[in-house]
Amino acid sequence: MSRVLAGNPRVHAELRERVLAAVEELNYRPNRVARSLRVQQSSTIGLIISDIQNPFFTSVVRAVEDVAYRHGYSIFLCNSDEDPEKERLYLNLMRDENVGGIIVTPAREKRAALDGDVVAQTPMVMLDRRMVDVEADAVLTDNLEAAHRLVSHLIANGHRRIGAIVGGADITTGRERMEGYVRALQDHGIERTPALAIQVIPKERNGAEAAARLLALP
Amino acid sequence: MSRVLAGNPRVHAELRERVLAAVEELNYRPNRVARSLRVQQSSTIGLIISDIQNPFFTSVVRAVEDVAYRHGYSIFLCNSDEDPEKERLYLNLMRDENVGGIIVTPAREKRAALDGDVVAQTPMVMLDRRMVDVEADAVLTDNLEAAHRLVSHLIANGHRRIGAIVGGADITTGRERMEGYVRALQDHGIERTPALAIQVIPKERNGAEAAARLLALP
DNA sequence: CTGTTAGCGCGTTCAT
DNA sequence: ATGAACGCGCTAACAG
Repeated sequence: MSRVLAGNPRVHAELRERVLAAVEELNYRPNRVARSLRVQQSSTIGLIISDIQNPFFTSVVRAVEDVAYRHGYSIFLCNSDEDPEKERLYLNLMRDENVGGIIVTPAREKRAALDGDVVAQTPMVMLDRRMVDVEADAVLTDNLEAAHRLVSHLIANGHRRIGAIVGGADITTGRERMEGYVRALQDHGIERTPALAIQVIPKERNGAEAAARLLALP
Repeated sequence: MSRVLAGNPRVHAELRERVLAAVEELNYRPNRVARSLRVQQSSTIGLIISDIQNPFFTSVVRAVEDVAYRHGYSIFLCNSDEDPEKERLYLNLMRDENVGGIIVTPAREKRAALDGDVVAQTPMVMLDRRMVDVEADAVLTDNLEAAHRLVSHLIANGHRRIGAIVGGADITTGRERMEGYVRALQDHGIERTPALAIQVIPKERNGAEAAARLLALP
C-alpha cells in the first residue's frame, strides 16, 4: 500500500488497482503525523515572523505560503512580535516539530542562546534581517546603501534638516539604515542633530510616536 | 521519565531529581511528533484564512496566534486565497495533521465535498463567514443589519444615489450585506439602480476595479 | 514483484 | 512507586 501511494514503479498494475480501489472504498488518508515520525521530517516549513501586522511581512507570508503550496509544503506560522524570548521558544518548537526547514526574520541581531543547536539540526534561512552569530544563509537588502541614497536624494533637493526613524541598533535593518543616514550627512558636510534620529523597535505604534516627537521639535 | 515531565505526582522526589538532571545534561526535548501520534492530537490549531493580505484577516491571525501562544498552542496557517479548492485541500490536510481544532473563514457558503467528514473528526469553528451546509459554531457579525444602518445613514444625510461593492453572492458576508443594502433602499422608497451594486470576490484588486467602474458611471 | 517485520518516540497499561 | 511492554501509523529493509 505504502509503495502504491508513494508511486513506486515496481508494483503490478493489477495490485495497484486493487489497492487504489480499497483506498477509494475506505476513503483512506495517510496519517501525516505517523509519516513524519517515521521519516524524521515533515513537509512543513516553519515561518517565524517578527510582526504579522506589518504589511511587509504580510506580503512575505503570502509569497512563502504561495510557493510552499505549489510544492506540497505547508506553513507553520509563528509571530515573534519582535520578542526574542518568543522567537527562541518558537525556534525550539519548530525543531521539536520536525519541520523541514525554518525561515525567520530575527527580532535581534544577537540571538538568545538556543536549547541545543537548532540550526545544526534544522535547515534555516534568515530573511530581511540577520542574526550575526548564526551561520546560515540570509536574503537581505542593502540597507546602508538604500538609506544613503534616500538621504542623499533629499539633500540634493535642497533639504538640510533631515530626520530619521529606524529600527533599534540591535536589529540589522535599524543599525544599517542609521549608518547610511549618518554617512550621507557626513558625505555632504551636514552636521548631525542627534534629536532628529530616532531608533525604535519597529512596530507601527512606536513609529507613530517617534514621528509625533519629531514633528513637535522646534 | 514520561511521568516526571507530565507532572505525575506519584513519583519519588529523588527519582524526579535524577530524571531532571539527566534531561538537563542531555538537553533532552520531547518529540512532539511522536507525542502527537501517540495521543492522536496535537497542540496545534489550523487557521485557514481566505486572504492573508487583507488587514482584517491579519488582525484575526494576530489575535488567534496571541491567545494560542498563551495557552501553549501554535498555529498552522493556511491561505486559501478565496479558492474553495485550496480550502478543501487544507481542511483535509489539517485533519491529516491531527490538529486540535480548525478555525476557518470559508471561501464560499457551499463547501466543496470533503474527503470523509473532516468536521466529524476535528473540532471546527467558522469565523466571519459561514458554510451553510456545515454544522459548526461560528462567530459572525450581523452583516445585514450593519449594511442596512450604513445605507440608512447615507439616506438620512440626503444621499439618493448610493452604490455598493460587496462580496460575491455565494459568500455569507456578500449576500447578507447586499440584502441589507437592498432592503434599506426599499425601506426608504428609493428605486434601485442595478449597475450601482457590484459583487466581487473580496480581494483588494477586485474592489479597486469595481470602484473604478462605479466612478466611471455617468 | 510482494508479504512481513522492525522501529521512529512517545503515553499508557499491566505487573509488580 | 516504578519497570516493562505495547501500539499509535507509517516507511524501509529484508526475505522470499
